[in-house]
Amino acid sequence: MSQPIIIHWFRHDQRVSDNPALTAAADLGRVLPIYIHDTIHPGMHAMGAASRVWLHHSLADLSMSLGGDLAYFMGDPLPILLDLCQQHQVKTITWNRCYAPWQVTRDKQIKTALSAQGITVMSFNGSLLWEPWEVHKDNGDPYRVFTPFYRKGCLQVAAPREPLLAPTDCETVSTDRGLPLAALNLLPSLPWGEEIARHWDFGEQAAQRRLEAFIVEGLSSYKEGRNYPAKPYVSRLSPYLHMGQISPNQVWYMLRDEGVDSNVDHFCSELGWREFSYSLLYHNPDLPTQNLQAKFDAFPWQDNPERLIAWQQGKTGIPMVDAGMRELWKTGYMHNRVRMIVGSFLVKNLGVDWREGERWFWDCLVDADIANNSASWQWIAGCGADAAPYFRIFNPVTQGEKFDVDGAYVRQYIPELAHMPDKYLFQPWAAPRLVLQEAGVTLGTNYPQPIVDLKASREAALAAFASLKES
DNA sequence: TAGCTCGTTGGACAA
DNA sequence: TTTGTCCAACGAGCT
Repeated sequence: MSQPIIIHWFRHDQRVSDNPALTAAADLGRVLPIYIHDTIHPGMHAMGAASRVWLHHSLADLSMSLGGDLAYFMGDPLPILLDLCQQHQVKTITWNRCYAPWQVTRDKQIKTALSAQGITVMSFNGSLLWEPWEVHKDNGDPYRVFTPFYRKGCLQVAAPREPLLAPTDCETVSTDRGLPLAALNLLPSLPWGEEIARHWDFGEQAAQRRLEAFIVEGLSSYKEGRNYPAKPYVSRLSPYLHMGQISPNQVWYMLRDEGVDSNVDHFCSELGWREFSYSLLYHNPDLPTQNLQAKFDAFPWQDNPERLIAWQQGKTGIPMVDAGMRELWKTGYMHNRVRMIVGSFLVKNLGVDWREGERWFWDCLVDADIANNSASWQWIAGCGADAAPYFRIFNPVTQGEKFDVDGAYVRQYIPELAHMPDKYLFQPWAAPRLVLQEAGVTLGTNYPQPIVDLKASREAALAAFASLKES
């Protein structure tokens, strides 16, 4: 008698190696690999446009590594799963857990409904180093400060699971009930999607190559170098981690094999921040929409669509901010320090609600991740856990002078400022007329005047934050 | 249990 | 030019 068919439902685990649920499926029988584009449950956090581009290419790659047997579906997962189980006499489904609140609710319902039909679901941890419910204070409460969360809650409790090799004896089968990949309609009609795709290599092998390249060119300078957006000292692994082309466990152990020094420790603590975000989300399902600190509900945000649009389009007239926003639009990615600079600018200098920034990032980032994105926006706005103090307002001029010393980053994304001398590159409005003329810059014509005065808006923000304290 | 120290990412200003 | 101090307040963890 032939082996039973086990469905493995790929979600944020789009890889063959270190995939606990896929390995379990392969151990039990022949594997029917599927992907379901859920169009019913995500609500306002339906995947953004850049993530969909990433997903499309990632699925195409995954399908190849499964011998073309990956089957695509679209719609409501439960009836799709029930139909497949009936069609192929399937009694077991495996998946790796997802942690967005809507996914947690959905998966629970699906598990219950399938179990009522005599179908067993086996779920695994394939995307976090520590399960969010396993990390807590001695009294059982969740941590709200990163350092004790990571040092005591994570590091002192258990080492992360060691990564698994790809299953050697994984026999896959196909179904004729799936859709072609193109039918999922993930790619935008705009050429923008192709532009984004040009900046990345997709798939599991590409993720491994990215990690290896980072180890060679970035790791030994990571701790300091990670602050310089024009330098190759950051890993750029975030989109691969998000969609699961690589697991944090694989990254963790690959880096530690290099020998633990302060650079490796620092990078691992960044993985720790990812875990912290997931812990916050797990314990606060409203994190993407509600201020973690309720006193911020009274904050006097400005409703100013023109300013928001200028920020989104990289036309604020503040070079460091515009460079970041244009990097995002062009590549689907933004260097982490620049994310903090543009975030601080939107929230504190423009006075716009952090949720507007969260939404824009959600749509434009190839690594858009519900936990990281909402936790980080709350952090920069000051309303989150372990948040930046209200008086910590990034000055985009100073930040540029410190971290884009030779101006390479700004000049890359704002070619109209390419000939500005370093002295005025980060504040062209302060340049003498002759300097602007020689650089070919006419403010208000080929580069905007600043939409806000940095000093005055900083003081207004401090006053607004102080008003919270009194109320 | 009380008291103490510390906390991812900064800026402005005075000396 | 560089360095020290202040800008809050509070949770976590240590002694």
